[in-house]
Amino acid sequence: MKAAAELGYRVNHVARSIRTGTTATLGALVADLRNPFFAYATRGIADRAKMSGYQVILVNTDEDTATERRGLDVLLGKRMDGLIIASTAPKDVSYLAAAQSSGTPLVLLDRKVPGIKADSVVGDNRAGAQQAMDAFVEYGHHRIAFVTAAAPPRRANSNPDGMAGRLISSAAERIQVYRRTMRTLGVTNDEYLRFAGYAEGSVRNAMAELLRRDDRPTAVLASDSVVAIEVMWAIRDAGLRIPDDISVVMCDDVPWAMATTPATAAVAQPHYSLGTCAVEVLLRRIAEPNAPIRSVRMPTGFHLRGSVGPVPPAGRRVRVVGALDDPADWTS
Amino acid sequence: MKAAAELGYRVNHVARSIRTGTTATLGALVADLRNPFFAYATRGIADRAKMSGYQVILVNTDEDTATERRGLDVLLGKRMDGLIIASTAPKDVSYLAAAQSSGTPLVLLDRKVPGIKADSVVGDNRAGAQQAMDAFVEYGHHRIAFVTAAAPPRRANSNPDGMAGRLISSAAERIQVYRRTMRTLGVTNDEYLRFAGYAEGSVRNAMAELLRRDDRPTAVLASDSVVAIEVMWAIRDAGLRIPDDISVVMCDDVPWAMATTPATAAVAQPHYSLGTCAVEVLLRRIAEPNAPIRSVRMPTGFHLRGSVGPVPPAGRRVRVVGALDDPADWTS
DNA sequence: GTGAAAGCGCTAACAA
DNA sequence: TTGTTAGCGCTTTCAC
Repeated sequence: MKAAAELGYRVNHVARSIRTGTTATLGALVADLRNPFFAYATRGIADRAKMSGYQVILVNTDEDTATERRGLDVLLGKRMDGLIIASTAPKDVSYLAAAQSSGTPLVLLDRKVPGIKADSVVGDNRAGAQQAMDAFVEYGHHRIAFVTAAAPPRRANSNPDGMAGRLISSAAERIQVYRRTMRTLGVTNDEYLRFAGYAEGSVRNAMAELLRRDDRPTAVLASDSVVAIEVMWAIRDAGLRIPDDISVVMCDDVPWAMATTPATAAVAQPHYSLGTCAVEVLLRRIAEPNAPIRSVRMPTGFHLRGSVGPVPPAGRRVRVVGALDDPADWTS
Repeated sequence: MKAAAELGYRVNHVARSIRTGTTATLGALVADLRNPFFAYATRGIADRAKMSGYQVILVNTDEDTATERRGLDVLLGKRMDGLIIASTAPKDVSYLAAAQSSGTPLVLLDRKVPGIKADSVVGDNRAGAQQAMDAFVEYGHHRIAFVTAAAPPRRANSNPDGMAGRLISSAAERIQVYRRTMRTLGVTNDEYLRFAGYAEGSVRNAMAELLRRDDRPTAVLASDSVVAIEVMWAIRDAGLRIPDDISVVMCDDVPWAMATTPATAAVAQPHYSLGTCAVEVLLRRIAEPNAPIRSVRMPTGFHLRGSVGPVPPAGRRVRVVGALDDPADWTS
């Protein structure tokens, strides 16, 4: 024993794993760690996992189904004890079903996948989006834009409400609420709804285009904090002011919301707790593989802040201010 | 073969690992994924690792030496092929040395550790901080504050320039530049230098205190983007405006810098590339364990934006504006 | 070329 | 209680 310590012996956990069939490691597949939502969720996953003696292998999927599929494959090969997936909206979900039937427990995070019967932990996106829309309506807004980085769903036109196409479930829920509210305001043609896609600058361009319209929106809901950055950038570039010219709310409350002047209103998702909860559900599933499926929907909040104001008086035109802030500066 | 495919056979990578002695997995120890700097660096690590067939296990240390030590232990037990560490500034570095002598290659990220001979990949913090300070000076600022979340180093007073105490190297370099520049401006007593610590709200309190002074700073350099948020929050709470009342630069350029009005000037560190480069250095070390030690210092940039302006006219007093933005709102 | 066998470091079952 | 042994799934070696 003492000799072992002197020799710097250290149990080989790999060898233990092969014997016990358990690796004490969980796999986490998320879209992009650079999005604070996933950074916080992943932090929650890692913290809760560590608390129970597990480590976490991280895979970024970049909203790409093929990458997700390959990542899943690798993690199954490495014999993770369980998997947490914020899945893209795959056309063919068979690989998820295959992963499940391979015996590795799997929890869906933030996004449910139609056709996959698995535990899931998501935020209450409908309630959150509704609160944001309600706030806009209370302040008298009618021309409300919704901007998301998601790609437009197939069959969007033929199926205006149920966005069953290939939209991620959390995005679909927000859009559903947005459309329903807009309909009560008499806007039925999605003229302020933008699916910008993930290409660089596409959100900013979409927003800039909206702001050039004569009947430009007086309020905008950004589908996440990354989208909000480009939205607000476009607003500044257009020489408009928040909230005097346009009100802003983003889905997902992040620290920098308090760094802006005025502070930026946000729908608060429990991003961190989503992660910790997903691990708890996963651990329970590992312990009891045959327990009934659990679908957790965590409550969201809404923080009304200075970026939401009353509708500006009609007829106000765009001011162009001298801007030091050259877009070309923003690389790295 | 065909039967294997039908049975859903999948190579057991754990078993392979025990035989080959290689896990195709790297360990990454970083302070906190919620800090965009580490989120981007980790994303870089994961991307570059995947490119060469490696996965990444992530450990958050929260700037705590004991946590870092334990995390390192676990990762060594799991037989990582290599380790990337953004180390805290430990008093006793023996566990890092022990890890090295255990034969697992180790690369230091962002922070060198005195007494540890290992490959390292860091940003040129001196040059970056110098550019920020130069910009302030060009705009005529004299009362320049530096705010960091780091805890004050031991022997700070007795050793004003060489911050060898327990300061993280990247922080020490920035402070060194700050002090040197302040000395050229005739300020030698650190009256605008604040080590706020990591407690919640401590940065904001420190900044608020600075702003209450009669000779309050006309410019402030934030040591990272997380600190900058609290700094700007305090500025807004004090009813001051950027850059009319006070100029702001943060170390680390993050996307939300473009969401503020005006846009926030920043020292751009190659956070993502720091991660990819660390992996490359690590892979090379794995391939050639006895190659000479490599110390990579990556160039930084400086983006001058609207948050930097000329010194405000003397005698201007604090305006208190009504603030919807209740700090109590900011939880989650 | 194809096939059998040894062994990586550990744990669990069994024997003393 | 303490000590011995078989075997997890793979790769590598060695024999055929």
